[in-house]
Amino acid sequence: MTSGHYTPETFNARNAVGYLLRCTLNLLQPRMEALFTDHEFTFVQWCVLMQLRDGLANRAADISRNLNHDSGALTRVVDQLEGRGLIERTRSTEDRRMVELALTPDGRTAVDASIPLVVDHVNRLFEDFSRDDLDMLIGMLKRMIEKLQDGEKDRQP
Amino acid sequence: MTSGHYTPETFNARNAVGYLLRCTLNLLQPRMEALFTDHEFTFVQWCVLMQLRDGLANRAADISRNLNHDSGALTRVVDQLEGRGLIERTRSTEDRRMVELALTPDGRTAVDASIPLVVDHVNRLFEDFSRDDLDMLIGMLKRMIEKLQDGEKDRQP
DNA sequence: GCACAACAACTGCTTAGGCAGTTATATAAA
DNA sequence: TTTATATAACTGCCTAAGCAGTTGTTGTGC
Repeated sequence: MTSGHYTPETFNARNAVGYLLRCTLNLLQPRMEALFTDHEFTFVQWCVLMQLRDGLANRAADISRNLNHDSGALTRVVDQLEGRGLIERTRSTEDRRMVELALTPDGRTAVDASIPLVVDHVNRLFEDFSRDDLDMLIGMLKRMIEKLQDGEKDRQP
Repeated sequence: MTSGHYTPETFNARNAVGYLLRCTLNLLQPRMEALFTDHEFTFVQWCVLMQLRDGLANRAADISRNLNHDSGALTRVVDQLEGRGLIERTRSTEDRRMVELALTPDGRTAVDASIPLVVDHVNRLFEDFSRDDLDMLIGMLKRMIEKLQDGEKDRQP
């Protein structure tokens, strides 16, 4: 038993990070999606488009790992985006298991158009935060993700 | 257009808070649920039990507001927990619209038993964080929740 | 060269979540 | 008192997510 910040006596729903993360995302997600009404993106669809836009991934397997999203579910998200002409699949010639994903011009236009709306919304959300606070929040989320992903490896050796 | 921390030029998937929150929760949630294997709680079920345990709410409407979880879905979560004998419903005599929820002794035992496991897991997750970092993270999540809930009111006047 | 595990993408099935209602009760206004 | 409005809990319906596979492809050890 590691000694640490929480103890069984002091731990409660008010200061539980997982609980607070859930509350935050449950509030934030529908408000994000409300920004995309013109394009009718779900939050997950938007995340996929953003990954392709910013070069974080170009294959479904990488996207599902980055988002920690079920790979079966992601196939269907890609189906939808492809069906709407926003991304395109290309079977890789080097490794025929892989399908390379890319934004179409329409997809690029759509996701680019979402950026100012998102930026404005997030800026209003963080208007009471200092620049340092926001950087620290982003940094801590990244550290948590890294730590959790490291732990994930131990579970499937 | 408010000026703020993000600009359309610098905004990308690597520093998008919503995206990072989603990743974190998608990693954290299944690992939490793995801790509850003995009791077979989902994360949402556990959140409901915690709210009752710590006195944050004793009615379905309050719980769904606190968690920002759909009230219809919550009815079914309560059904499950009641069916397993972990909580009980009592129709309020003061206001007969309301159903008061309470942990049964079994429910209390089950949720209490989860606490040391959760505390240990969260402490390991935050072992590289200083006490100040963790407090700041919790504080910032609470500020985000408050801000988002305030904005929610404006949308349904 | 051949069996084998590892992997990417995908499919079918089951469950949970989100949305639009319905019913019953309470409060406020006319 | 009657009407209108708000709220709590709940229900039915539909879509998305999570899980356990299947198929096809690559690389490794024998």
